[in-house]
Amino acid sequence: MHHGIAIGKVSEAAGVKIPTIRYYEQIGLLAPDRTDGNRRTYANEDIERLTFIRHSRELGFDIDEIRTLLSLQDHPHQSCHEADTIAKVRLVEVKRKIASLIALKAELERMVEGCSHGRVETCRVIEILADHGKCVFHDSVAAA
Amino acid sequence: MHHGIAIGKVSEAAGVKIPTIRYYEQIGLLAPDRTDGNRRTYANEDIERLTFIRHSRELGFDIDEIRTLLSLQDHPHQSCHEADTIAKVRLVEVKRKIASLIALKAELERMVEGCSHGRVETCRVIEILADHGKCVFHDSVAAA
DNA sequence: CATACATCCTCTAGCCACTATAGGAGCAAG
DNA sequence: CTTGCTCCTATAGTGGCTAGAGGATGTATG
Repeated sequence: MHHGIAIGKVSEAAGVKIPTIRYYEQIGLLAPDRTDGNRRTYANEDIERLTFIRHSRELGFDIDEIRTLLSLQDHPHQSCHEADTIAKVRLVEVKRKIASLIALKAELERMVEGCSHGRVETCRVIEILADHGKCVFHDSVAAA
Repeated sequence: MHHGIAIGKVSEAAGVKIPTIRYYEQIGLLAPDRTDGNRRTYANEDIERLTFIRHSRELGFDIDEIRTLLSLQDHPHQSCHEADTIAKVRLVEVKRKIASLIALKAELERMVEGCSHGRVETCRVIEILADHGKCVFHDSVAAA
């Protein structure tokens, strides 16, 4: 009876698309059983695992980081120092990215506001893209 | 004499790597001449063009958008309406991305601050990743 | 029991914007 | 003439999936 859960249900429950689940299996994040008819069957823990993965991806962790985080989760008696470090590194990246995007936003606003909606030859958008010196964004980000 | 500029010099001048320049040529953004010995030769306009491309990429425009922007630049008597629109769309994207990253930053800070630096079993980082309900980020971004 | 239809399987190729590697040719200086 | 640098082409790889072909399996109904 207890065949486990089919991939479609798991997909729905965890919010991860079917081909993505198969991809995660392929790269070794998951190892479901099979039925006699060669169909994948999952347990509830697999849904939790996939939710963990999805959540981590949403937070911007890459697959290698997730691999580490999963193996930490699998061995809960270890020190959580490594998980902490991974999160901290990610936090620094995110802060940098925010700073960069804010500069970028300013530049785009300058472009759009400066545009007089005339011809390309006098367009501030094109002008700023062409002339490096007129760009604020480049310097502020190159420095970061 | 006037052989034009070699790819290495162009690369340095425009701040675009050599294989990337060749890639841009392959996808039709650039069309250099060749010497007798089959080497690419560039003019100063090509350096400007590559700088334009690099700058646009730094601002997050994709290749298709850049293709459009370049063709606008090549025909300066057209209306700049399209360039304006492309920049505006990009600006909206950037604003959304900033909002999302700020939520993400808050979540990572909550994870890192909550971590008591003990065992994985009591680690707030792992806990939040595993338990969707404890996450602030997901809702705030799903709503956006 | 047959049939229709949904769901699943594997395998391969494609996406974006590059980047890396192999294996060779051109060219300028000593 | 040889050393060593720059350049050439062509192919494959990167990350994280996504799409499609072509076929097998499972289930609900007639």
